[in-house]
Amino acid sequence: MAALLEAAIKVFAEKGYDAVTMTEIAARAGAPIGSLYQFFPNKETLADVLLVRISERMDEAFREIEERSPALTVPELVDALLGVLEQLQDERAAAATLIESLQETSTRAAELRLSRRRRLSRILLGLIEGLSQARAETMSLVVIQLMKIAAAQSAEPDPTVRQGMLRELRYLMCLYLNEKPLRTRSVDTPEGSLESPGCDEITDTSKR
Amino acid sequence: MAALLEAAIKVFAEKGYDAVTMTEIAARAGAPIGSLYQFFPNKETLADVLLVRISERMDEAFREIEERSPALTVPELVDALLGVLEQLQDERAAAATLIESLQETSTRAAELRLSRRRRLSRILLGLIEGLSQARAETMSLVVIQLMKIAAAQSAEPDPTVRQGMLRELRYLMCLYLNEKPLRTRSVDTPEGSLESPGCDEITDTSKR
Amino acid sequence: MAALLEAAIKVFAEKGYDAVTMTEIAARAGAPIGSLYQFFPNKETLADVLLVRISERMDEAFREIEERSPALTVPELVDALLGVLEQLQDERAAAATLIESLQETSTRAAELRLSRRRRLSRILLGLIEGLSQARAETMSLVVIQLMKIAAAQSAEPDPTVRQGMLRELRYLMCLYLNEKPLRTRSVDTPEGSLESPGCDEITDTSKR
Amino acid sequence: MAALLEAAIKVFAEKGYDAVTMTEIAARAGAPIGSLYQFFPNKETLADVLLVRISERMDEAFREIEERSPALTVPELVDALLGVLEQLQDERAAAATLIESLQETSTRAAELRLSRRRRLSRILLGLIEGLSQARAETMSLVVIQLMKIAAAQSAEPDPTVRQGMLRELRYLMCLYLNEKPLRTRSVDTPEGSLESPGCDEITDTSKR
DNA sequence: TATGAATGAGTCTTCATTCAT
DNA sequence: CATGAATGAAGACTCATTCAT
Repeated sequence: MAALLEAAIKVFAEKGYDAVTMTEIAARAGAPIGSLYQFFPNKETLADVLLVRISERMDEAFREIEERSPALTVPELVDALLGVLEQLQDERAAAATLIESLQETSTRAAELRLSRRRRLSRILLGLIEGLSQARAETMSLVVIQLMKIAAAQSAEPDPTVRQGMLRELRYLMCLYLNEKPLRTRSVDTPEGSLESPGCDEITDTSKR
Repeated sequence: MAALLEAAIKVFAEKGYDAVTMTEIAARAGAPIGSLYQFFPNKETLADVLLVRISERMDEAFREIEERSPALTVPELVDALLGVLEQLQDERAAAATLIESLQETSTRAAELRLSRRRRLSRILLGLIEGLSQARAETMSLVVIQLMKIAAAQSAEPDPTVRQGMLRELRYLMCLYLNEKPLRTRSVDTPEGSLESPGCDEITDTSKR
Repeated sequence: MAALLEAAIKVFAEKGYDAVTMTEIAARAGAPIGSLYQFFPNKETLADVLLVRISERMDEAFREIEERSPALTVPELVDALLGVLEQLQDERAAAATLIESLQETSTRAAELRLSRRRRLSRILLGLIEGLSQARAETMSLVVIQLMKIAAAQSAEPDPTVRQGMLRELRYLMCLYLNEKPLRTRSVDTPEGSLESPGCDEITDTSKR
Repeated sequence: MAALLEAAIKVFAEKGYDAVTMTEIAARAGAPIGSLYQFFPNKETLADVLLVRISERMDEAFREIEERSPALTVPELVDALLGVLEQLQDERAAAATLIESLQETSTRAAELRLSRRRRLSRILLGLIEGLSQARAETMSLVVIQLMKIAAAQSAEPDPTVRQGMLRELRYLMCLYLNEKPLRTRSVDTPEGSLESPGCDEITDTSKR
């Protein structure tokens, strides 16, 4: 069954929910269709179970970051977050189509999505002094979206563009999560070249 | 035919490319299936024509902003950009699935996508002193992604969350596009409430 | 309307009854579909009218041969018959598909087919002494079939094969229509090479 | 699957390739449409597989005749050949439409068609002394066409005409394949009735 | 319980035919 | 009467799902 889920993630990530047949998923896992239907009564259920599974992995990844977060600088945190979706490329791509194609997702998946957001909120609250609970939650949503944008760059064929985007998004996230980053920055990059600045140059003083 | 295109945009925006049947599109437009095929030889062509049509609208919107851009402050520019996709809600949603599901889009659609990006690059080059061409292009891609995130919020059922996200994204874009915004900001919002700051408060000095 | 019929013959000959659309026929004739339906209420009727038209042409060709037949030698007659379908290539090909695809043809077409056969019977009765009416009719059917085989060779891509087949069929028809052809032949081609013999060598003595 | 193929042969023979629906073939075999597509991915493939299957049967029949051929007199050979297509009535009719409607047939089908022709060539070479290879091949093509004409007579509703045609074609083939048949004939049928002569009367001296 | 062949509802697409202009 | 856009029934084909073995 683990093999079935892994196969499903891969195939959904490659082709999208509708373009994938149940037969193909089973074949990819080296299992007969009958077995697939033994575990998942229909395609929609499979998708939902998959979504839960993926959400669990992501939640776990966020949990680990949350654990390490007290010791992380902003750029380290940003890198950790970007690393999550880089690690879970297929999962992210699969989740994207599934959410797109499933009208309603299970409660469990929604819970996990909320959990992820809460973890990020807590991390942000710990990171930024004086942040209100409400704003932290909103910021979490934004950060998650920025992570998705970054992850989606893996589809970009031109490596120069891809690298540029990733650096830029890293910078943007640092900027977003930093208190007074520009003050720091104006000091660190006074020449004003405005060339895709690295996070570290901007924020290495904001150690926590 | 206009009715067919509008119907197609709506239905694709609602359900996604694969989940929509040609019959449904025709029905939505109040037309028989034959009429749909009179104008578009197949589903893929319909999708591509639609994509071009949508791209043209967006390019036009960007063109207007580009025209007005020399007179705009950063927050005004941000509002203008966010307004584009708010105006073209369905179009944006439809374009999203279509790009996702069409393996290859027509040259025309690619050209328009590039045109849009170029316009935004020019706007940014005019806005930010000393910006290199390359960085402007990367920033354009990021800004476009941020616009998409904002537009996607229309799916958010909770109006409080939706409003919060929009304000936050507006803030993020201002932050991103502003020279020295934080210096200003540290002055304007010293109380450290850190409650979703408005763009204007941050940037009213950056008049151009 | 003549243009429509001619176009129909050509297109049916090229692609076959089912593969041809009414629109295509009209287009080929440079006429609007409406006009096509003005003359022929539906595709089947068109086919039937076409079949009648083709039959009339063939009957006319047979009539001419019948007229000249008293002065013809067997090989001359054979050449005349083979020339008919060579002349009416498209007509023959069209008629073939139409007969194949129409379950029932009109009385008129049947009449003309019968007329053709009767003409050929009369020719044979005049050619072969002592031939009974019944046998002449059977032979006519066979000759017509042989003519069709020869005509169908126009589809043969290899020119060597095509030429060889035509010569052979010409020989076979001569053989079939000749009284004592082999006696003659054994005289004319005593060397027994048995290489595709020409009709004339065999039969030039059977002048009538 | 055998049932599907048999049903397909029957239905194609009756109505022709284009006029037959896949649903109809399945129904005729008492199978659901899905089963038909389980074995044959599309209509064209079905047609081609059918053509190969039919060609194999015919080739087998020719092989048997080739085997027996050294012991056969000309009329016996003619009867054997005519018997083949009489046996494979539906097959022949189906093959006719299929070849007509399929633009390109598989290599296998072409090979079998060639094999059949080669067998017949070998038979003729053994039958007729001094026959060149090239002429034998041309004659084979003609004989095959004559066989088809005979087989097509099964569509003739009038039994008198049908019988007459068959006898006549049998005579024609004997005439064609016989050395000196006419000499014999002029002896055997001096009464000049010229009533559809039997083969045997003509050729009983040509024992091999 | 495991398997994968069998099933048929549902999709895209075509094209003969109609009829408003 | 002439036109050709509009119509929708019908056909090829797919694939989620079932169930006999």
